[in-house]
Amino acid sequence: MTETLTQIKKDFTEGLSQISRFWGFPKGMGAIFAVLYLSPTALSLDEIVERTGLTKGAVSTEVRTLARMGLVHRSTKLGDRKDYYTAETDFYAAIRSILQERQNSEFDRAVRSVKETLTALEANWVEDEEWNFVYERVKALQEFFDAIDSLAKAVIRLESLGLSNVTKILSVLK
Amino acid sequence: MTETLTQIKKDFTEGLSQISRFWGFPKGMGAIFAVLYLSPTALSLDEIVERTGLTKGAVSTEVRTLARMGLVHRSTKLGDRKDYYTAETDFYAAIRSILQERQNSEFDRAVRSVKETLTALEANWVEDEEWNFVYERVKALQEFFDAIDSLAKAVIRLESLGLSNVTKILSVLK
DNA sequence: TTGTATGTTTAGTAAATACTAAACGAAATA
DNA sequence: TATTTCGTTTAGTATTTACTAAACATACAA
Repeated sequence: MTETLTQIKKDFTEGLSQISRFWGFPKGMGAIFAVLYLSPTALSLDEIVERTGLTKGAVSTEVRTLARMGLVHRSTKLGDRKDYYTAETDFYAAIRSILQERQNSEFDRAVRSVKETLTALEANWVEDEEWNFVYERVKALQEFFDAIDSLAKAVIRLESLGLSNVTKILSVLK
Repeated sequence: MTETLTQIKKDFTEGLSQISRFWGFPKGMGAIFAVLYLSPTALSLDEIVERTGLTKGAVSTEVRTLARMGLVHRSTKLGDRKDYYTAETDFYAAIRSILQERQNSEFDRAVRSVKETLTALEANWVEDEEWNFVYERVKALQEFFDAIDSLAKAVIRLESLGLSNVTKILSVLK
């Protein structure tokens, strides 16, 4: 039984939608990326609307956040008022861009609040068993977050080596 | 101005709730982990209820998923029918456990669907420009997912070295 | 100027999710 | 057996979030 290409594309789009949802993004975002990713040519907003079944409004806002994350690129053609969109194919670049974007995100604000807890504990120090306990715990968590952060940055910096090469290197370390 | 310890704890709990929410978990889960993490002693379900302000039902289900992820541990005391909970403090162990749990998750099902797209394309091969284009793209994405997966596994395997040491090693690689 | 083609914003709806309240079950104790 | 003490399940509610439909803004064209 022969599946048609459009059917295969549809399945793929469905898959990416799921993945998007899993990471806490709207599934529409996954779908938009998928149709761009599978298109040999840049697509206009209306073409995306047509292929995803979403409305203009939804595509307009979601494509913008995708662009901010560096996962799609907006371009124009001379003598054509439409915007055209293409998918980023260098995923490492995309990851780097997402991590940068992340700096100003809700997540980092929250992580900073852990740091603030720590300084609050230091500032109002009380020689007390529980106080000490809490301090140690908060500090450990803070260090963990820092470690993850530096690890991510280190991996990103090595992007030029290729992710799989980095993996190979790590594999022999032990 | 001196902040009281309970106030600091509250702020910390608030912070972890945000982080939890950011990663797509209920904010209650973050709160539960926080109160356990800051408690020198194991807490019963009702004590968690009291400190988080959630209901027994919510705590019951959420503490269970935390346990499944390896972020908290359930224990009992002899001659006491209550369950007691403590927070995992070895975050590397927790990450490993979460990644294992992930194997059966919705995420992996979705990632597998990319692989399936690939085999569908191979199975119904048509010598056609677009077909070829789509195939290359899907393949590239699949390889990227694989790379991320092996990298994660490699890092996890090195957990014994300590995360910050791994980071240091990566830093000199370039 | 008016009309047309585009993208954006907004106000409201639908759908998903976290959470509550309360019934239930099970196990120990009286 | 009845009662108490715990955890779980369930049915419903509230909240959040994604999305739609339509008004709006802008720029160009006639």
